[in-house]
Parts: sequence; structure tokens; C-alpha cells
Amino acid sequence: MKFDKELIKGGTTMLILNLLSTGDMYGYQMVRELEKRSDNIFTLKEGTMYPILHSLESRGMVEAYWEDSDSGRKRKYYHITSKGKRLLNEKKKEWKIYSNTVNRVIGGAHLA
Amino acid sequence: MKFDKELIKGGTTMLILNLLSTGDMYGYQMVRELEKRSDNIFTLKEGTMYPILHSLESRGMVEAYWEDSDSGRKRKYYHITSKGKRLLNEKKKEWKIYSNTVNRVIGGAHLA
DNA sequence: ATCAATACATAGATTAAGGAGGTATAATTG
DNA sequence: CAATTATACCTCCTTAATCTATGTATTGAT
Repeated sequence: MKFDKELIKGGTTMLILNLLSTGDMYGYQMVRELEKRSDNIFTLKEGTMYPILHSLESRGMVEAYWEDSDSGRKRKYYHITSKGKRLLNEKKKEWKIYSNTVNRVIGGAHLA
Repeated sequence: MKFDKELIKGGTTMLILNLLSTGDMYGYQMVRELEKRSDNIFTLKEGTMYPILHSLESRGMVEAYWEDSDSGRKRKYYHITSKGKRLLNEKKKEWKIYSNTVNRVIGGAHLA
């Protein structure tokens, strides 16, 4: 299914950008956060997340920086850029169109 | 992104089954119908639809029969079975969970 | 007569996402 | 203290969904 142009294509990207829009985070934290915020409905897989994060970085949507935690453990934090915020807004718009249309089509009272 | 079990996986299948739940249809007609019902947002590609239709048939979700149109042209109609209706209902439930969760996560008023 | 529309179909390419595995350190538990 | 679990990063390969491209054949319109 294609939606006019490029609708949806990568809903995970939207969720990742959305997480980062609420504050800088590191990868491992994002997995837990999304689980928490979705009441364990969504499970972000590392094999899915890290490639997306690296792709977003190379496209200038996020910026990464290393920081030490209290325990001396290294963490790679990601920060959403203004370009990334624009992408997020686009994706949200697309999601609205997509989900509203699905709901209309499947829920709709259409008489033959 | 995976949703607990098998959520969503093939939203196109849901839309196709949904179309058939409103009456028997032939492939070519379904393409036009979905376009119409979605105000041209969804474009069902034949290369996507036919394989799905054949898979649904082999799994007993739909049944096919040939019929001649007025113009003598052959049409292959599809009819949703009760098994197919059950599958449709499951898919709709999954869609509700999925879309509600996305909306909660991205729209949600979460304070850090 | 030619072109667009109707109507079916498949093969191969593309892409998103997941599964499985790998490295390394810190915290917990027996 | 040793073993396990949790933290934290990463990549390669596969699977599955979908699209692109193509093919056949008939009918209707110009």
C-alpha cells in the first residue's frame, strides 16, 4: 500500500524522533522509555533502532554526543535538530492522514 | 517495530477483507472502490493486491468464482468466508490497539 | 486503426524491521 | 569472589510487505 507519496514509511522513525522531541536520550534509554510510554505495547528492537538512529544522524536529523553517567558508564546521547523537528512534524501529519483514512474506510457507514 | 505479537502486519490485508465484507467484488473493482472510499488517499497496486488475494484464497479466507459481465468480459469475484470475517475482526482490533497507542505516545501530554 | 480502459497475472527489486549475534562494563546475588 | 543479570553499544543477515515493471487479452472510444 502506498499513500499518495511517502506516507508512513517508517513509523518507527516517527516514534524515535518523537521521543527525542521530549528531551535528549541515549539508545538504551529510548527502548525502556517507549515501552513505558506505550504500556509495553511497543518493543523497540535494538537491531531496528540503532540503524535508524545512525541514518537520522547522517541526514542531520539528530546529533550525537558522548557523556559519562554517574557509574562511569559511557552513554551516547541523541539530540533532535530543527531539521529533525520538521521531519517529525511531517511524519505526524502523514500519520494523521493515514490513520484517519483507515478509520474512515473500515469504520465508515458506507452503503454498498 | 513489533507490537507484542503480530499487530498490524499487513494493513493492506485488512483493507481488502474490509472491502469484501461489504459485498463480493472482483480485483479490478477493488482498486477503484478503495480509491473512491479513501478519497484517492489509498492506491491499491495490482502487484500488491493479487498476491494477497491469492494467499487469502489458499488460506480459506475468501472464495473466488468467475462470472461474465454484460460486455462478455470475464470477472473473478471474491467472497469473504466466515473464517475471513474472523480474521478481519482480529485485524481491526489490532489496528485499534496500534493506532490508539501511537496516538497516545505521540500526542500524549507526557512531562519528561 | 489506434489508443485508453478493463481485467487478470507474475517476477524481481526494494525497503522496513526483526533476529541473532558480538563486545564490554557495572551491579547484583549466591 | 564467582556467576549471572542489567546496562550499553553495535552490525550482519534474513524475512516479509510492497512496489515496479512487465505480460496477456479484450472492449470501448476516437
